[in-house]
Amino acid sequence: MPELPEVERAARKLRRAIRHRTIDRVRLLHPSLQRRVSSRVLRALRGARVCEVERRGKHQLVHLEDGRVVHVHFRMNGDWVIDTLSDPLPRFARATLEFREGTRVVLEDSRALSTFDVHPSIEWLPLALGPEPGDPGLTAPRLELTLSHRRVPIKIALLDQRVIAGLGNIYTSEGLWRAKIDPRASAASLTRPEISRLLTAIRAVIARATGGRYSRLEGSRLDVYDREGEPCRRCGTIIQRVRQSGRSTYFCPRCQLARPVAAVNRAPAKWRP
DNA sequence: GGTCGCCTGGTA
DNA sequence: TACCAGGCGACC
Repeated sequence: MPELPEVERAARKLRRAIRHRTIDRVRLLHPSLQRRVSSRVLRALRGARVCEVERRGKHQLVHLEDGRVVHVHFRMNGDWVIDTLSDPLPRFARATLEFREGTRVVLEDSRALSTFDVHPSIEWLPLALGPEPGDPGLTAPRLELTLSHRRVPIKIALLDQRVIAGLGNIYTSEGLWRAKIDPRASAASLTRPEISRLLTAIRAVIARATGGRYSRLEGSRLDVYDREGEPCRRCGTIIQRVRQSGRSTYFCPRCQLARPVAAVNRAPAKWRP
């Protein structure tokens, strides 16, 4: 469940469960996770106390009092299940963190694409994230500057966590629909008014998100994502799906007005302004 | 810049 | 049985 609102909700759940608690044991249950952390490093977590749980973009950081950091990224499907040692493990349990007080935190992830790492200190993980949608420092002029040298389609630029941290495939489609911008337009081609609209739209989309797991129920709250073949909620035109960098983008071909396409799909420019 | 691989499950 | 999937890093 991997975009910003979902990760924020998960991080809060984790924080409530483990802040100021002492780790008793951490187990990695899937080979892809076991490959990432040695059993020695894992064992050394025993007795460490959690001082804070922090979210940065879609990353979750568990800060330990001695400075070590447990870094978790859910990728496509991860979520936390908070239970106790006596509960049966969830079907897709990939890791467990057991605490002295009896609480157990389970990393549940059917696709097993989540990552789990332990770092000696926060300096060890340069995450290279841009501002988050809610960051007051993220203004239209600043976003314009960031996008001005990017020739990729705007949809692809928005997925780049260095541009805006926390956006994923669903909310980029939603934001572009709301701002009436063609997802195929070159990022650098967007005008200032378009960028202003886009920023407002992204903030609205994020604010509306519940942080709940993607489902039919959640899907019914979305305006374009996964609505190929259905009528646009603004103009009734049939929503289209295109592939961009191997991922589905949904948009309304009428109200997301066609704009000059990204440079990669266009004849080479003859001059540079 | 785009595509592939990681993994496994749900759905048409 | 095929295809699709909310991410991202490695690779061409």
